[in-house]
Amino acid sequence: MDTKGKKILIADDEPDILEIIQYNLQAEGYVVYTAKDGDEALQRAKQVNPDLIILDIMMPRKTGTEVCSILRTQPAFKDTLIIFLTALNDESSQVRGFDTGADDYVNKPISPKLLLSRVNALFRRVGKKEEAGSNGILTVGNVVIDPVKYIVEVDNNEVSLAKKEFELLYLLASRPGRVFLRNEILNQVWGNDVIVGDRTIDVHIRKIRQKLGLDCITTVKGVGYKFDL
Amino acid sequence: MDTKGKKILIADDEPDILEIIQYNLQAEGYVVYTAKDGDEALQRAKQVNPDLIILDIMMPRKTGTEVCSILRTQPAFKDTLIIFLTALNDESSQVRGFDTGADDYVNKPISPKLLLSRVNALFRRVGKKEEAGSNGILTVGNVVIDPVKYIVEVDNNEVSLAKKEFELLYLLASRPGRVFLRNEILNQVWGNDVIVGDRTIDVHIRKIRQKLGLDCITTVKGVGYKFDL
DNA sequence: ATAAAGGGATAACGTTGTGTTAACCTTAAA
DNA sequence: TTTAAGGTTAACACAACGTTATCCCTTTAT
Repeated sequence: MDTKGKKILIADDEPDILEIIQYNLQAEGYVVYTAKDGDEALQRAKQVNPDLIILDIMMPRKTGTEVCSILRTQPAFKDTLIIFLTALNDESSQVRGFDTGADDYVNKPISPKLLLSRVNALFRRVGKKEEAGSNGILTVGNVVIDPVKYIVEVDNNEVSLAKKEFELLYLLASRPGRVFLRNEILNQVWGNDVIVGDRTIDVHIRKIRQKLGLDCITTVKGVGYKFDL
Repeated sequence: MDTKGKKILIADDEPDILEIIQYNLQAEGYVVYTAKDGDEALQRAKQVNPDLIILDIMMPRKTGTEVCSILRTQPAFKDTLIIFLTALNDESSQVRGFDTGADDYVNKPISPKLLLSRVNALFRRVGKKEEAGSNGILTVGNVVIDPVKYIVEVDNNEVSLAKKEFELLYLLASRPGRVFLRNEILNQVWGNDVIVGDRTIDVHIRKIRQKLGLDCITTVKGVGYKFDL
């Protein structure tokens, strides 16, 4: 299955639990966000619009049940998967959890492996929608370049590039490690017939380096540039 | 929710359990079929093509796990909901259950009420998926677009759009995040042959932004527009 | 038929940000 | 050290987009 890139928000007031779950979900390829209380969970949910939210129930500043109720009233989160993960294992709590609109209810303690199974099962059931097939998305390390959405992400932070900058970056990133000659770049990005000055490429390269905030483009003096981490 | 008429097949070798579960599911409006061993479960599944199958694992003449595996290899049952209901509550059994393709794994003993909650939760999750497919209603964040009623809702407030505005918005929202080139927009909304001025799209975009009162349409200079929250 | 209302396109002008260049500075190789 | 190649910066021109008012046309009610 293509679990890559699905966003999961975990809310729990115990840092240890947050860390353990986060580690295991990330190892599986999920992108994980955390919150340490109810209010923060709501806030982060609106920020990142996760595909799945794992909620503790006994949390400060709004219980998981309250968070779930609030989210379910909002159209944006009507279809968001929600799992309760809690020490409350009595029947009435569980039934109430499902009545609130949860998709699963898991008792603590639970092994990370088992939680993963349940998470995967949920995504398997729901997740036929956005299969990444032959779209032109490039993923190099922590950099994601999506030419369809015209978006560049670095460590899950969206970076806004101008047209030429984007095209230039996309060209370089399409073959990481390979050196592109200045002439190649001119032909591919500007076109065979367009004539621009010597410094034009440099300036664009600089802006990309600056905006991405990484040294991902290496200069090969006298030859050209290459994308490399 | 429309639980009525959904078909559930229960397979268990203990007649008492069959009876109790059957009673409770029927009380909720489900149509229930039963099987007392693995082979019978397979046979009845093919007969009635149930929406959900509840499988015991320790059964004569094929275990629940075997039944699940066999069903999942057949296209007809690829999307059939399957719940394991078993006394085997060790971790490895549960993980194996999910690996086999189950949608939930429930330990015996369980109260009928709680089982019902889980069954309902599963149908609720799957039901939405089928709903969304048939009619052309788009739901992106807190924006709901209904092409049948010709209505746009933002935070549950109805917004009235003109025809062209609506078609333009619907096109963009049909693939949130994706950038549509100006030419694509012209072809889709205006038609291949119609020729309109340069500023026409902009003006409609502006009206949409103004009426919706949100910044949900992003301009990608030199490229096009995209719907994004 | 006629008036009223609103949709849709366009022109004219305002605004923004991109792309490019020039001028100067830094670095690395011979 | 020398020097060629690239880095950096700011400034500018212009293309692309935003905004507004206006006109024409279709629709709807009287």
